[in-house]
Amino acid sequence: MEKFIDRISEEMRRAFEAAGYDPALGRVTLSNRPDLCEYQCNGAMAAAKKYKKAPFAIAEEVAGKLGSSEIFQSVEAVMPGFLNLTLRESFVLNYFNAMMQQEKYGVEKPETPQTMVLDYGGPNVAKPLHVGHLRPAIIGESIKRIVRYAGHRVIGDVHLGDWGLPMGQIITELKARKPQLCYFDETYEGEYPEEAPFTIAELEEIYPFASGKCKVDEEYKAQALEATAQLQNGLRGYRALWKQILKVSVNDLKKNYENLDVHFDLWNGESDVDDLIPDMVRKMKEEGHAYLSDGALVVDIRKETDKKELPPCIILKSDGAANYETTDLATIIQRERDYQPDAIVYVVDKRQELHFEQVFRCARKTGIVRDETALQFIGFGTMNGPDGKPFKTRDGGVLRLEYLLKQIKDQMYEKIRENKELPEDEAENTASMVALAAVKYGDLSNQAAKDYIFDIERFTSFEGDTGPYILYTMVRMKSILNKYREAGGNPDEVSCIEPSSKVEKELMMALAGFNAMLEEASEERAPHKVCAFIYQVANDINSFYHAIKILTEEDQRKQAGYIALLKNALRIMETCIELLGFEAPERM
RNA sequence: GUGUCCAUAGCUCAGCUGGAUAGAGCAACGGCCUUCUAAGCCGUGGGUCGGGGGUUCGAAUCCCUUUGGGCACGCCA
Repeated sequence: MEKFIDRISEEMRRAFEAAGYDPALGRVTLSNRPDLCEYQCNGAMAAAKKYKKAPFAIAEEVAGKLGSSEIFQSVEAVMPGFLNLTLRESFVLNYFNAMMQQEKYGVEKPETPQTMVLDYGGPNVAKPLHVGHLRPAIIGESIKRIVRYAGHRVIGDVHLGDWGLPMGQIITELKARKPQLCYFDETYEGEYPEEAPFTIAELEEIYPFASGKCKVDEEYKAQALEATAQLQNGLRGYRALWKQILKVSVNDLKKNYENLDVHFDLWNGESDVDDLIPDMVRKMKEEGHAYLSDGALVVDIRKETDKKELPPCIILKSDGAANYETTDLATIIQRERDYQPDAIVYVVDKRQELHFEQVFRCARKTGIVRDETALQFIGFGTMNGPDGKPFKTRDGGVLRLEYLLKQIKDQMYEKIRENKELPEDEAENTASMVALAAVKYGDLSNQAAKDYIFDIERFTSFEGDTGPYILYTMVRMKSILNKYREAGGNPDEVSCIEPSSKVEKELMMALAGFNAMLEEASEERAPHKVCAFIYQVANDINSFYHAIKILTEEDQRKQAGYIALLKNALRIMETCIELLGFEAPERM
């Protein structure tokens, strides 16, 4: 359905045309002087030069063509040449009703739906999720939901770090600790046990231990490298053991992502593309792209237009092993093969931008990606603590994600208990929901690319522009709707009426911007636009809430209209928070 | 050093792709709970948009320059 602002602009364009000017000048925008008008058009000032006429005169002429408009209640030409616009209530109501009848509230199916592979998450096997994994999970998940809502196919891939030296290190350490395991018996020919020989807790202890030991013990490191090579060469016992590491680890990761309400379609990892590498490398050599430089096999990716000399993309290290670039390139091959996507989008720490620039260029140059496949890097900033430095625990370590979330949830729980008498399990559940909203909204309301300050105090105080504020607004709406039902009313059977107050009209106009907002958020991959929208709506609802007492309204028709507006606003809000990746409780 | 991103109220951030008096939230101050949840609402104070040039009728926004910061810069991911 046509966007609200476009329909208004359309009317204005006709007026410009009727007055003899370029219709393109009729673009209407939201007023930046809400005290003067609701919408504005600045086209007359842009026209002044072109038509060598005073802007005010042009504005007056155009205004004159709109005297009997069904859209504008008033069109006022104002010095130096603004057109100040106020809409007819009937127009606002009609648009709003039409929009609410549509399945996606006015969001249209795209003419050509695209397929997008979204690479986010990027956790490592055998390591717990820590605060550093929070941003990609939250941002990626929200982008996935937004772009999907806009009508595209999105395939979310967690892209595990499950290959390479860390795996060798774990195997080496396991061998040292439990040499009797059948995985280390080279003469063993039977089936390997189904049960893993370690728990996730052990695994999480073993990996940092082994990794630390490698740094100080040369011989140990040699063993780990050897084990890595044997694993990659397919040694049966090691492969079986690695699968156990993967299984235990992925189960735990799934549980943790589940708690964040983050869901991946694919649990692929670096290991999945291992067998694509030899062919890829051979081809790159044959086609003359790859050559040896300082012992490493590289592809030159410089361009004439570069301001800076870019280092080549290293395909194989001088010891012949694959690295990060190699697996990322092979992963592109895999994705092209399996999905022929229109875009592959990476939600990754922005410090990796150069790496991805190299990979993208290399992929283009060597032809492993089709020309029509877009490769996009969405870099997010660092999550800093209140001191502006990277977020750390008091003793300087990395904070596990579970602990962070637990801490916030506990504070939410206290707050809920202060406010409200709720059964124990409901209080627990609500605390989780509000905590998640606090964290996600806190992150998403900032632009992803910027660093941001993660201040637990601020997030848990939840006043103002926060997730809990949004939820609180929704809870109050639900409460009214419930009371209306208890009194025998049915919110599903009432419909909106022409707004008779400023608060109603503003709320409706804000909601009418939903489809335009969503399209923009999807195209720009910008969840913070959804946050800005929903915050505006929440503000309008709260103003409405205070200005109008709905349940005590005696005029039945009016009351029904209020209820309908509230119900519809709630539907939009629920859609929005779903796009952000959280939910609202019934009470809080 | 080179490249790149950033700089907006005391603090944390917006700013719809060039428009009127630059907006929110915290913090400060003043009002509003016998009426739908005060995690709320209404109001006050607080800014030469880092500095300097330029383009334009018009710049926080575009260009140049300068200062201060973050980050990245060949075999770690």
